[in-house]
Amino acid sequence: MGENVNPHAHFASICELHLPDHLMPETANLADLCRKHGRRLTGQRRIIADVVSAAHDHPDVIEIHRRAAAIDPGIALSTVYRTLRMFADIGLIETHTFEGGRARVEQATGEHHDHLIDITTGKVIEFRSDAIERLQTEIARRLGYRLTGHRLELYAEPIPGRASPVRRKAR
Amino acid sequence: MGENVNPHAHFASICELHLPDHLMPETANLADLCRKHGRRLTGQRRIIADVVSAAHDHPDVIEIHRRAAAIDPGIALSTVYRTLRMFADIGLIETHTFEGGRARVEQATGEHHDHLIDITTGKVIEFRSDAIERLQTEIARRLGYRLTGHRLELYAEPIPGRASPVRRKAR
DNA sequence: TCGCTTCTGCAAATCATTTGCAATAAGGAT
DNA sequence: ATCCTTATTGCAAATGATTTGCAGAAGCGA
Ligand SMILES: [Mn+2]
Ligand SMILES: [Mn+2]
Ligand SMILES: [Zn+2]
Ligand SMILES: [Zn+2]
Repeated sequence: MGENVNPHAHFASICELHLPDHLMPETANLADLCRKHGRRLTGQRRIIADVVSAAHDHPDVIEIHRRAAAIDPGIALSTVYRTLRMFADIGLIETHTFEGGRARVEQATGEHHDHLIDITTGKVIEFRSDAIERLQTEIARRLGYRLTGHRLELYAEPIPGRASPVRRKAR
Repeated sequence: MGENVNPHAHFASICELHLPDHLMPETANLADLCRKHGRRLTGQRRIIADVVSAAHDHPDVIEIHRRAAAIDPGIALSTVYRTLRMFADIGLIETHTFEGGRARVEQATGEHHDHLIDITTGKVIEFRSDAIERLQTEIARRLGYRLTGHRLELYAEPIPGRASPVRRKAR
């Protein structure tokens, strides 16, 4: 981890994390990718793309609309929905439906990870455990299946005493 | 499969399964439990309870309504919703929201387990892996949290050649 | 059986998300 | 820079799942 000024620094740095710094901020302009996929780069799409790229807190659709509207008050919620769905369709973003509520979004990084949701604050913490990933594939196999996807969400509360959960920096 | 008449036979028998037969069919009358919780045992509740107890396929609310209506055509969908929510509130059943679609229900057994969803048929297969359970607790701990709950769903397709997935019987 | 509540059926209300449509704006071609 | 075709947008209405208000119906302890 080091002098991690990386916007993805919140990505759980323990738990067998395998995201080399130079690979992490897959900041490949969402807007450009959008164009690259033959879609028109409209003003609202550019804004929504920027909002999503800048977000590192898994905002939900309403929140994204709020942030986008702060830049262009004219943007319609339906446009946000349509744009996000389009981004998801071409694989630029991922959407999650944690317990209850609206779908939450994050820019796709290519690197798979799962989430831990702090039930006291709603904060989402990312992590990756190859051990668990392997285990899931193995379980499916034993059941006679080939794993094609999965959903793993941990709901937890901070351990008191433990100064703000692990977000330890440098070393 | 085989002389396995146990309604829970579909519960993955491999994967470190820890559900001794004599403990499995937690067939403690849902209806009775309902009464025990101070609620009135109405005709429709009795029927819904029976439908849920008899189901071993994680039916969704509409399906439960369909089965209940087959017994008493007068049962309203809203009653099914209200009753299921009530059952869930007092811990008699568990509801899951697998990818897309309505909530699916199952009678609570006290024994925790996770699910593998056959993406080709929608069939739900139950399993339990203590290794994964442990790993989840450990990951949360390392992140500074105490695990209070989790959601683990495996989406997979049958491995061709492998005669109908593992549902192998006795020994 | 009586009476007090708790329930139920029905319709309307919510909530999140999608969609029809006319007006508007990309962006490749003049 | 101007056209022109066609994708995209804003708005309102539509969906789909689940909840809720309400008046009448039904539990159940006395
Ligand atoms: Mn994430
Ligand atoms: Mn189950
Ligand atoms: Zn994972
Ligand atoms: Zn589990």
